[in-house]
Amino acid sequence: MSTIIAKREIGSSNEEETDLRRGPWTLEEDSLLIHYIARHGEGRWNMLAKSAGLKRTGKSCRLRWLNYLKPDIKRGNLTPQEQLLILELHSKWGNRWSKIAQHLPGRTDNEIKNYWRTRVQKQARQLNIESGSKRFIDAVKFFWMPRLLQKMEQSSASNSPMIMNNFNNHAEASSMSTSPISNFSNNIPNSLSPPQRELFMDVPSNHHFSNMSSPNNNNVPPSSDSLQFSQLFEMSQHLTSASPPNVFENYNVYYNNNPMIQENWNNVVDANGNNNNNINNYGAMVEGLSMDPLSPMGTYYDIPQFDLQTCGSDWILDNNNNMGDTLWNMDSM
DNA sequence: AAAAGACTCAACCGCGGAGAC
DNA sequence: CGTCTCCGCGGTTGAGTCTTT
Repeated sequence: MSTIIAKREIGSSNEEETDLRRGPWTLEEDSLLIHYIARHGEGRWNMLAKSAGLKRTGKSCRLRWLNYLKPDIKRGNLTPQEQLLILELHSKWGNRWSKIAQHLPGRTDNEIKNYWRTRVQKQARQLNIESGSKRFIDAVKFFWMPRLLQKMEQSSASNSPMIMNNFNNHAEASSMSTSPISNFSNNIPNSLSPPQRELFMDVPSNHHFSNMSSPNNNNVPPSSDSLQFSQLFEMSQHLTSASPPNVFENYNVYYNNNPMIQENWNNVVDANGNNNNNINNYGAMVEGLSMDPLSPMGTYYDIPQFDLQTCGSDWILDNNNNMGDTLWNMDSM
């Protein structure tokens, strides 16, 4: 139920007291707004509000239209693809919600903002990670994003085994997949270690597909929800004949001296030196790859070491968490 | 079944930029 | 150049809904 309040029109030259409605919109108000915009178009919101006979501010009308009434608004939960895109774009642009929303057709900045606050930041709070901190960004990049890719894999090939649930099964699993994403996974050279494979999946925003006949072969990001993934697929096709060292033509990956980190990812050891195929120790220096859009290329990006143990399909145990072992619920993303 | 807590998301607020005057 | 007005953005709120106890 909307409340009617007496409100001064702040900043207006016409500063008479005006009855303005606030709160939820009624069907009648929605109808008025829709029909007025159908006849006269959107814009000039203050005038529109008066002309349409709405006792609302222009701002309120604009918000209602853009976030709810506009015909091309998408309804329903964000798909894993959309979530992944949000994570990726947020890593580049931060809280530029409207800019991010431009790349998710049918999704509003408000919806994306709400998703970020209710899902992503909630996870960060539960993990006692400061949102926006380096650790937080690392978590997004190295756990949530791969997990979303896994979900996409599952949804696109429901009968295909999880590709990224267990890195040791990576090659076997991907060989059974048939989707474009799966093909993409197939084409990542098997010689790459699991973290390298994940890094390979991360194409920087300024990556130029100069050798490909991609329609997106320019600096302007495509504005469809297939953004990046079609490019990634094309990139994978392009690289099928590339020898492994060329795969990271834009990145140089250096593994640190941690004796726990071994080249053979099928035989990694845990923090106690025991063989445990369920534990992955990550640690690398990646040249030219940064989550910070302001940091210059060529700087070193220090990927922290994580000591992780998979605990079922949607949970990961972080043994390195300072606050004690923490379960990361990947499914709540 | 009811109360409490958690969660979602539509809507509001304040601010800053742009343009008109 | 200063002021006014509108617009759009990001941050925040709170009512309604869902889940847990």
